[in-house]
Amino acid sequence: MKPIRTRFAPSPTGFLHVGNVRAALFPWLVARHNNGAFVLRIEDTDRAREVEGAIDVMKETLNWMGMTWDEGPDVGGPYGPYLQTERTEIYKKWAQKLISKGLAYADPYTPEEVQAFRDQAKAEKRAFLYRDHRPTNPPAWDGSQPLRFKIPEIKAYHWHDEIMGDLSAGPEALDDFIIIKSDGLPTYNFAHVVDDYEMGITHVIRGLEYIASQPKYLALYEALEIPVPVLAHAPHIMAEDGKKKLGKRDGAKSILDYKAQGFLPEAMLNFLASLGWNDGTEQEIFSRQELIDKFSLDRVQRSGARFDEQRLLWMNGHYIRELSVDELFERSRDFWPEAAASASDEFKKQVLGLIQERLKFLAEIPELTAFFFSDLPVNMELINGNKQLKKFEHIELKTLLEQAKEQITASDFTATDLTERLNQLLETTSQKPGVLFSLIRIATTQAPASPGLADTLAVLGRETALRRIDATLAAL
RNA sequence: GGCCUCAUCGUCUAACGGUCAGGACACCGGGUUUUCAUCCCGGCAAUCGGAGUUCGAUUCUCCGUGAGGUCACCA
Repeated sequence: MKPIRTRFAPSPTGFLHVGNVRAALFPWLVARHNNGAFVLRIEDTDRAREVEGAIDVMKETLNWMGMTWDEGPDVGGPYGPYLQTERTEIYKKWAQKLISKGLAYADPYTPEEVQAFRDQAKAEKRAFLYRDHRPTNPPAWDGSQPLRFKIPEIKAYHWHDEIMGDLSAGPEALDDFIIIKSDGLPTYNFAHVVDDYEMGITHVIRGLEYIASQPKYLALYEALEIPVPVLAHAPHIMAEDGKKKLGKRDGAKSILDYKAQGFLPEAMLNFLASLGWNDGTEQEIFSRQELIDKFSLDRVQRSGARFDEQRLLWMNGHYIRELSVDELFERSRDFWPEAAASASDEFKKQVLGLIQERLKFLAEIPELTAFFFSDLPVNMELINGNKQLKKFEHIELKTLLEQAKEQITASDFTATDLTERLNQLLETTSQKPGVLFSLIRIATTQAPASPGLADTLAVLGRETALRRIDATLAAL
């Protein structure tokens, strides 16, 4: 059996956003699921739109996601080159075949003339078809005019799509289209058909924006006498508000922005895969390997899915909680606040252990951990605004805090000893935890929220805890 | 506008023509010795509308409606 080969073929016009990466994910999963090859091909035939450095950013994105490619620029492979601008001879060869069969001709019109045809059709409320203006005696193609494919037979097409099912289109979908531009470079419409064949691509998996031109491609496959690969068109990811396709213009963020915010690639992978795909069970969390094992195109949704960042957040939190503290520490290296610069790795790991369960993305680390690394100014609002503590006079709170200080001073500062002493204090002061613990917690952290009291004190250490208690005492 | 496609809770989705239409996120309530969070329990919430086929339609057909895609010397 022929090995399965899929490809992701971006044009280097900018960063990769969520929709782009999802477009790469499905072919990648199909390749991995079938032990096939995943090819990265750069479609750089529009030199005007090319963005410097875009290829590197795309590679970085794919690498971060763990979506590795078997062939492509740099890594090479048996079907290179993988940059379309380096394949012009190949396109010329195939174009020549079309010319010799009488199925391609030089376009004698100027762009303005073609536009005039278009405007005229519009004014008459007709659909514009270039083939209505097909020149009877086109000049020989010298490479300076665009080369058009001449649709051999105007007919309806019926074909199968692995995701969308059986599709069809009427003859109106067929029109002569440019295959080689006047700058000598091929158009997408031509180049991808040639390249997919030359590169042995068995499954063309892409976004549904190409469905409308599929009949043209089908006609081209016939004219070129090459087999039609398996076709699969995936619906788009929609912007969070509205129902438009998610795109850069709608403010879609680069995947690397999510990386910078401390989203985990495994969460992003899981999230993107389950946006528009499920395995038919109630499973929500899929590891990379499970995704590879279970993915199939026939379970991909036919309608577009809204990008729901809440769900991404939830999933990312889930994956963060699954990490060991050591792993979490490794991944958190770039996210510490400045004040943590002098803290030891060991201390940071202890802190991470305490905040892990409330972390949704790594960029939250500074705000969640600030009080572990530096003394925050005493904020009486925390006490005065606390619904338990506001009922007390400051003098009462001061007495309570002094009693707490005694116990804390005497503790060996293990979490268990601290817990024991805190519980004793509950009895000796006959106070509710809501009062006593809130008071100590606020005094020692000066934060509106923090991890459990005993654990927090143990990590903070005696010196820091007492220093902060004294500061609050002085303010009461 | 022409052509193509899609349509289940707010969102992502499940459901051989026969289910009390299930799960997850979000939201609301309760519990786990303070707060935030985790975790557990509970709640709210959907088959776009109309015909037809059928003993029976979320599921099949048609018509509406809504939405998306596409009509480039862009991909």
